[in-house]
Amino acid sequence: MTTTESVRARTNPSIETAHSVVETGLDSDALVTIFGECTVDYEGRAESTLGPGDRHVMCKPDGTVLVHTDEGHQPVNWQPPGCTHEVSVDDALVLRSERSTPEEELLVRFRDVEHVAAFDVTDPEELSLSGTEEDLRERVLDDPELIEPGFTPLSTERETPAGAVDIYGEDANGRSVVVELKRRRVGPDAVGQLARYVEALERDLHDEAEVRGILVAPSVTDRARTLLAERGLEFVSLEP
Amino acid sequence: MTTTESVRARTNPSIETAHSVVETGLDSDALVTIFGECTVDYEGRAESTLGPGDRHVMCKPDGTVLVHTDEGHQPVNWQPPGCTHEVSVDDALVLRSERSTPEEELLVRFRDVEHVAAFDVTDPEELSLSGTEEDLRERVLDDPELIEPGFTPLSTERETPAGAVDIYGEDANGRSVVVELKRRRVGPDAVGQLARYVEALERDLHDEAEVRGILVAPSVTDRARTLLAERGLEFVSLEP
DNA sequence: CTCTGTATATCGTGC
DNA sequence: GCACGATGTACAGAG
Repeated sequence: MTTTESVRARTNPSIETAHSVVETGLDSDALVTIFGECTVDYEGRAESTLGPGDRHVMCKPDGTVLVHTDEGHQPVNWQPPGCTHEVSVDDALVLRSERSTPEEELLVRFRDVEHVAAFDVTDPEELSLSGTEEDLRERVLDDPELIEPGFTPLSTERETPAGAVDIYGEDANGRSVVVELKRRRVGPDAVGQLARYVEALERDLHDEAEVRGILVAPSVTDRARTLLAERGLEFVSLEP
Repeated sequence: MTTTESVRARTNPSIETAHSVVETGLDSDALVTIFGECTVDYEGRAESTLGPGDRHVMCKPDGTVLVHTDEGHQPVNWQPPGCTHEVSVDDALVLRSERSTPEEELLVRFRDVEHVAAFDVTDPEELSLSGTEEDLRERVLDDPELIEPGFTPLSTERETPAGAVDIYGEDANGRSVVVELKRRRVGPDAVGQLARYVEALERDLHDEAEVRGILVAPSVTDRARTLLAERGLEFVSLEP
């Protein structure tokens, strides 16, 4: 195995060998993984400590660090993209990752490294995702009758003092309509959002007629339905 | 290397060898990683496809799958805990992960496996985290004067028709107070949340005097400050 | 299961 | 940089 290979890996390496693989990997913008017994300390937006245990640590060339245990989607500790890594050896293999704004530091100490690897990554592809809120918006703009007969979209992302409205338009009677789209079942927060937009737009337009607010989502919770009714807002069921 | 080792790894394995390591690993509740050129297809709450490229795939014994590229904190594709994995070979190494409620499927096809590993994980430790909203609440309960002189907490998680209030109490004049805590700078959503609680509690109490609503956070955005003023709500600055 | 709210949320976009 | 909203958000707690 040479450094020109796209993968450099060692099982049960010495701390020094592990250090070499990690350092070389970080320098060459490889994706580096370390598995072994470690402790983890974090200080920044919050603070945390994690006692000794086996974890899988991934360092990405963009400065991301992820510490994974055997459970859960979420890493037990991490550092976001843009951090600077630093690896050193004392009685353990030490990985330190820092950033500023906000000031944050992650410190991983490996007593024992069971596996280390550096991967050269070539990934030219972008994820193609559908079924998002934007897809839902395009569908409504293609066929405004999905909202109600006579509905006419006038603009998307219309700016109000309360933020940008998903779809702004008019109904069959020429009344202003604010449409808020959600790709999944919504709770009270979405009602609050729609209410803010309607309120802001009524002020903005100095309109005599009230502005209608329509929440478009697959479904709503009971509490959200009550809030909609209280505020005179409407609901249209639409799957993404 | 034998199966009693805590790590089983192969660099540039054949598809068949990779299949063996992955299958054995999944069967023995190991944490399994695969690195190589693959495509990824997802169908469930949304749909996605990802063309060929080098990615790092992790399968956890709890049924989690994570597909990572060389960038970002977030996996490009994933499957949450509780999924069932299935690995097979045709012209590629195929990993399929499924779950129900909601019905979701992830399919990863490796044309070429550059590295595969199975790790036995022993992790007895729990993360100790501080600086959360709960810590902030305990600090306020220990020293209610942090809110204002004369404030007396009466209960936490008090239930209202709009949900549970962080801290419910009385001010020096015996007026009811709703406190909403946030560990970081807040925007309009938090104001809406507090407003809902205040409104619900006023109804609940049939109180003649208005209920005060106090947002406690390190800081607020301009828009949130405006909304607070419009609704007659208050703000107290407090770091977590 | 659903509902609700928190998160070291992350991420993208616009200003 | 900050602000704001979407996310296949994940996750925990309560009902």
